[in-house]
Amino acid sequence: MSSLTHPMQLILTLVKTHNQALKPLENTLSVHGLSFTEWLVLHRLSQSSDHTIKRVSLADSIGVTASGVTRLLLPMEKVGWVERVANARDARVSLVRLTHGGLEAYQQATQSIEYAAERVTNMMNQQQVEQCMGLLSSLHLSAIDASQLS
Amino acid sequence: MSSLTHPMQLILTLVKTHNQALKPLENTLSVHGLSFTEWLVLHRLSQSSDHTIKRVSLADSIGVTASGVTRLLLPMEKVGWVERVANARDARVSLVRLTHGGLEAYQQATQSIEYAAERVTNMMNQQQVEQCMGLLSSLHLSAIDASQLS
DNA sequence: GCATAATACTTTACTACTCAAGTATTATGC
DNA sequence: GCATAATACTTGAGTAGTAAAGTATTATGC
Repeated sequence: MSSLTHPMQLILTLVKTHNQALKPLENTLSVHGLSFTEWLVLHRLSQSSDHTIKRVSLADSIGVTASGVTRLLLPMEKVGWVERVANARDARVSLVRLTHGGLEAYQQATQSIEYAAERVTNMMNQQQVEQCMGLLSSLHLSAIDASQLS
Repeated sequence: MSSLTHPMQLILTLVKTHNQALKPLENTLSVHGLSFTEWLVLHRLSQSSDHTIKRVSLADSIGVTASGVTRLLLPMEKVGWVERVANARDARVSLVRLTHGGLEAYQQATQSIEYAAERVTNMMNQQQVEQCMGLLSSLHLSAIDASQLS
């Protein structure tokens, strides 16, 4: 019926699962006035030393472009979750720092999203969750590898 | 360091893998003048009886809204890959049919995307691919379940 | 030290959607 | 059979990004 190769079937499953799994998490975050990408920003900042990071590094680690970060941070600065910090050594770079308010928003949103993530994985036991993570990681590495060839 | 729950770590891995894995496939398809979503349309049509399907069913099966389908099909009709077919019994519905040209485009693009998918999974053996698919499917089912609660 | 290149952004124009409202048609209850 | 609701779309307005070009600053080769 399908007649697609197994790797291609895996991709289709990956895409469908991604879309389905993300929806409830985004709904949960929207209560906190946060998009998933914004939560990623707060998460990344929360684990940086000094809660501060270069904008390009942030872009890289959350998987958006530099211009994406510019647009993403604008409203977050206005709300006061993050602030702009200049770099004395290099006037080109401007750092982003998580504010106290931003950390609090992150901690509250994280409680909600983790609970939602638990509901979304309710049919899996912990071993399956870890196994799935491992398999996805090796797929992830292959993908990086493959994209460098083309 | 991360201090996130395992389910949440799985979600992060899922998102990252999804984005990384899709890029090479989209690059491959772009050679054929096709986006990934458009390939999904052709794929879905190719496995429908008579190569024909209702627009809402199509929307559902590829994971976009009805209005998304309208916008998606417009250029595909112009290029001649699909055509609009009226339904005699119900004037509300308009069906989409894969044309001969559309089928040819699909078959060629599928050869490329399947090859790309193989490269993207080159670090996994067939057993791992199938296992990963199975785990993602159970995650998928949980997600549907969870979204119905909220 | 000075031209050229590279880096770190920002801005402009675009794409690919979404949601909500609008239109047309068919189904349902009484 | 006629009002009300439901269904199947389409359209208008908005969102979340991208890619390419622009600006400012720093690094590199000679």
